[in-house]
Amino acid sequence: MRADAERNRERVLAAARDLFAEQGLDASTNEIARRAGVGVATLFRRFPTRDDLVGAVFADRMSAYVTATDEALADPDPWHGFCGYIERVCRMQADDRGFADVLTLTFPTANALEDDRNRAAEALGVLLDRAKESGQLRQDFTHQDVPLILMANAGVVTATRNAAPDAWKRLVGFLIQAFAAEAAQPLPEPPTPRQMYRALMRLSD
Amino acid sequence: MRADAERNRERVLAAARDLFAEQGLDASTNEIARRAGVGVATLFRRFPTRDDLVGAVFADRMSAYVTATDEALADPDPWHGFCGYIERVCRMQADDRGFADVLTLTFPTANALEDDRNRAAEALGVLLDRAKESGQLRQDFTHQDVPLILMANAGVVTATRNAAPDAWKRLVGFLIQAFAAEAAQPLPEPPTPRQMYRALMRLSD
DNA sequence: GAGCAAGTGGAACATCTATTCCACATCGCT
DNA sequence: AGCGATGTGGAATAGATGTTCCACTTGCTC
Repeated sequence: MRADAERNRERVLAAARDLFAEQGLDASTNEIARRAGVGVATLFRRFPTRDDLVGAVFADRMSAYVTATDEALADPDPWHGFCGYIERVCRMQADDRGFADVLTLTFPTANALEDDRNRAAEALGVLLDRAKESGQLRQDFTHQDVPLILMANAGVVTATRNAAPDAWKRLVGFLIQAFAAEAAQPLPEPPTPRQMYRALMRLSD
Repeated sequence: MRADAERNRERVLAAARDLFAEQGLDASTNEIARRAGVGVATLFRRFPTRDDLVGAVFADRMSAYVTATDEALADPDPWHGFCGYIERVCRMQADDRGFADVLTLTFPTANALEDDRNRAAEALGVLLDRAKESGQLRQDFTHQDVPLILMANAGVVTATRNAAPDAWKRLVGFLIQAFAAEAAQPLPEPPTPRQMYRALMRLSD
């Protein structure tokens, strides 16, 4: 790849990163190209589809997301690790509107991100089991509750990011107290893994 | 108003109600007109701005929202009344995607709805005070937490309505357990009323 | 049943997208 | 320095959208 081409590629990525963070995943390609100081054609040759661009932009953030589970597992206190994980992931959504979209919407993201997502899911299982065994996380908490939290947090973050940027912390505060084993009362059934997968894909049934 | 005009007005309202419920507030006007079996001009003469249409469509649902606080107040058990209120309102969001938008977004709704919203806010204050006095609702629960719940629920409902239509019940289950006085641990500060107002208006600061 | 105000449909306009195309410019190897 | 592959910008296409316009139709009054 020619040096100038590589330079432009980076400029597009930087502009897309900024715009996705500000406006969410539906920032327009023309605007991204304009902000990057390149023509739209340049953008489209490097990233033939929107997914390619989204994938490239969020690749590092996605690996930070995966790393978050690892760091949570490194915490000697299972409950503290679990709470820290939830807070950290929700903060990532609050800090980047585009990333909030990526995390709650599988479909428009590049396949490259799928591997990361799956690895994170695996580590998460261990994190939850450990926190339950320690007796601090309620037994009926399931894997599917995590994307549920992310969807709820995304709703708050989307609505409040300008006017009340810390509002999400309050929601997360409430939720974490609800996840404590001592507070546990019977709950409605969680969605099935298949339902949650399809919800993330925005499919029916 | 001519009889046929009145008939068409009703048809537009019915079509808009259906489409808003299915697709949210951003259903297209052309599609609404098509579904109503009238020309777009007919729609625009009756409802010159989008707000007028939205206001007319959700007027009755909005009064049901106001009525919900009254019914909650009629419940002899303050805590049961409070929980019933939260569930009922979240269910209204789950049943009508457009209404979920209306409740968490002040701006695009007609001014006619503002009065209802304010009346509901007043009754809600009484409901919360009563539940706190009974010792069942945590003391640090504030007025602003209600729209926060609605925003979170809107996030879940939007993502899961097709694939896991009952997922919101699980979120609400968690939240209600967090609202119980006995579970109360210190929490981050709630947004201020002004912040929440501005968040609903999607303004900055 | 005649006349006209009121109402109508759909084409047209203005804007916004994502994406494609191509005449021209530039890079970097020789 | 020269030349071809590589890369470029921005105009153009194609498809949305909300909204306006206007020639035609209809309901209602007299």
